[in-house]
Amino acid sequence: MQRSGTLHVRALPSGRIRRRTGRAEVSKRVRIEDVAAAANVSMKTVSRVLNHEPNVSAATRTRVEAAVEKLQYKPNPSARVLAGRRSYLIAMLYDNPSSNYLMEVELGILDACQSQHYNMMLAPLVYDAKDIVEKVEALVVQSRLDGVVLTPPITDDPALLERLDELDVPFASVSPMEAFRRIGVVVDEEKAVAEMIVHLAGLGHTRIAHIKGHPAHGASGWRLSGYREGLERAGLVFDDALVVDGEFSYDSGFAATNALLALASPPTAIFAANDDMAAGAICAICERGLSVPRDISVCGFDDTPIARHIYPTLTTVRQPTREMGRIAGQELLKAIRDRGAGGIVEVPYALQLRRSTGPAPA
Amino acid sequence: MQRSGTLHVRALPSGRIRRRTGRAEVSKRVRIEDVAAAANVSMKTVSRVLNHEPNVSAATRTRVEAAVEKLQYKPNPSARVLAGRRSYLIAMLYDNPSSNYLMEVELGILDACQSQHYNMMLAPLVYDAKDIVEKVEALVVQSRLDGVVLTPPITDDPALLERLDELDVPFASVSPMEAFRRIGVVVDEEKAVAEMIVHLAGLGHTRIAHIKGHPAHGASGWRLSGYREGLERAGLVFDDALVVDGEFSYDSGFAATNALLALASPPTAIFAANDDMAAGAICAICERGLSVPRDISVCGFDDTPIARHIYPTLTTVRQPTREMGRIAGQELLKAIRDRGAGGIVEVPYALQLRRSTGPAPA
DNA sequence: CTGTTAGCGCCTTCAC
DNA sequence: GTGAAGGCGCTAACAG
Repeated sequence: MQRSGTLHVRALPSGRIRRRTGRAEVSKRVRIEDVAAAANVSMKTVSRVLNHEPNVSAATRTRVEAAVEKLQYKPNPSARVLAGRRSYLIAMLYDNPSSNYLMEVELGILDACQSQHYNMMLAPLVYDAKDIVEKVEALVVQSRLDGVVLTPPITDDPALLERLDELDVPFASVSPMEAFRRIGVVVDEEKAVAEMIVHLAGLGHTRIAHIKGHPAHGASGWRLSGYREGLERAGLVFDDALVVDGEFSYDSGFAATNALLALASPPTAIFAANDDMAAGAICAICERGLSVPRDISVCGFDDTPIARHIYPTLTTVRQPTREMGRIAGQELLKAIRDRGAGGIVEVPYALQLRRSTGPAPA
Repeated sequence: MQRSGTLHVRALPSGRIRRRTGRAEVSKRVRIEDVAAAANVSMKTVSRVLNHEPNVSAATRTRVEAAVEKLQYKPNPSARVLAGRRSYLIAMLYDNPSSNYLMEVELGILDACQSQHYNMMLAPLVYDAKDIVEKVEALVVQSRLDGVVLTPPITDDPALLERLDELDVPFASVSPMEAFRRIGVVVDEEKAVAEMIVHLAGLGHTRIAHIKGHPAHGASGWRLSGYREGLERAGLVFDDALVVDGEFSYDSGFAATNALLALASPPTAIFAANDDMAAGAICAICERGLSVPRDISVCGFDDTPIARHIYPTLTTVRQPTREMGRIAGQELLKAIRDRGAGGIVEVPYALQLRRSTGPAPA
């Protein structure tokens, strides 16, 4: 932590002094002024670089960035907020307080925030609540949010989006439904699922069941469509009896599978709309003394850690959750700086073929 | 080095509010100066009243309070932080970026912050890094942290703790080792494990193996001690061959179990030092065509979500992770307010008996 | 493309 | 007991 040029030794408010090898050193905090001196530019130029503003040549930009890195400089958030007109604060809105999915998205957003020295806060919401629009408005106003990231299913509430527009608060959505796509990230889940179904058909399965996701989530729809499309592409007929309700929870997957196994002619493969339900399915199958994948193949969606940790390891679809959070954050930050900037980014999925799927029984 | 995120709602004073009509209405912000004018005193006197400082006569005090009330004045937190000596910001230091454990602790700390108008940021660290002390110092200085919460294994680095003391930065630890207990929360893990082992012995098991945790974590030591103590209490002999290395990961549990199963006389029960390793153990056992718990019982520690989602569901020890985060936060905030306050709080554990353990085979 | 000059709203020091 | 001046560290608005 040093700078070329004059060394300002200033008393810290708290007067922090540390001793080492008998010598007293003052650990001073680095200010924008120090970075400016180190990079041989004005404070304002440093500020511009920090805020990703235009009108800085590439050369000076890299020079400033180097100085920032070298000095480990971090802007003082209070000073920024006080001097500027922004709060440098965004929030992630969600309604499921503890899933791995959210954690990954959160880390991705944080990642995006880091480079621009933005802060993020978590805003748990109950999606069912009828006053959700008021809740969000209060949050936005009181916390002076510069923008928000929406996660499913909060992405698809028309009234909320409208209010956000009225408040002139930019928002980015993670996996919004088609009708609500403005700024955010999406994955072609339908295509992914279709591919998975075709893969199962290729293994000889002809009776492939589907456990649907929570009806309020757009993803449930896409995954169902992908299932139908996959069947069609594989030349299999769609059978109503093989499609059962679920709600993305382990328990619902367990129950749905029991229903499926009670059928006169049960399926030889099950595609659950997410990994948690697939785990529940595997449990239900095992409890009946059947074996996965010898008797029944099971696959899920999301590639959560559980997919690698259950027995047998789960065939599933990976979506790059953290990356998605990062992109949502980036696009949001763009839009905050410049209303009109930011857009929809599509990221790739990847089939993870593991041990829970295999050839259809003879 | 670290991504930072403020994860708490700050109540900023109300300012510009945009109307839906499209008309922008600016409600001018009340400043301390306005209050001073209204009460016919100086700004400083208002400040004194606001901060409950001495040297204000009762008369002026009530006069100022009246003005504050009348004008609905709310101090600007940014200005306050900028000018003052406290930042109202703490950080949670950790080195494992995505486990459920951390998420829970995080939520608990946030809970504690909420009530005291404190903010929290996340600071991922690489524990192996030799410059961890410098990294933390830079973080503390640059982010003006009022205090930090340490999570394992960062709780047990003597050099770091010493530097934190030198910097006069209070810290609270979650599950620190005995030698480093000053402020924080702990669980009697040793006792919990001993109880679990006695339970297994009660099911008829005599050859009970243990997969150790990561050597850098204090928890590994406690769990090993608990294992020994449990054996002793149950009247079983300790057998070196039944204790194998692990490092808290699924893969290490898998590998360790394969080693155990290759033994001339393999165990009939395995106590893994955490749930991830227990899941790996179950996988290894199943892959050999053996059954849990019929052939071998398995139990873990932590009660992560995976414990309820694998087949068979896992017997494990629950520690109240979120509550622990909350307490660590509370104790830290006490210490920030008053050096010398705050202490070690012990919280209870609970055995979760599920399907992965059963009677020893005949 | 880059720099200069004023504050942002509050707290601190040090006078009175 | 009270007050005046001077920052805290940064960005907005305007210069060049």
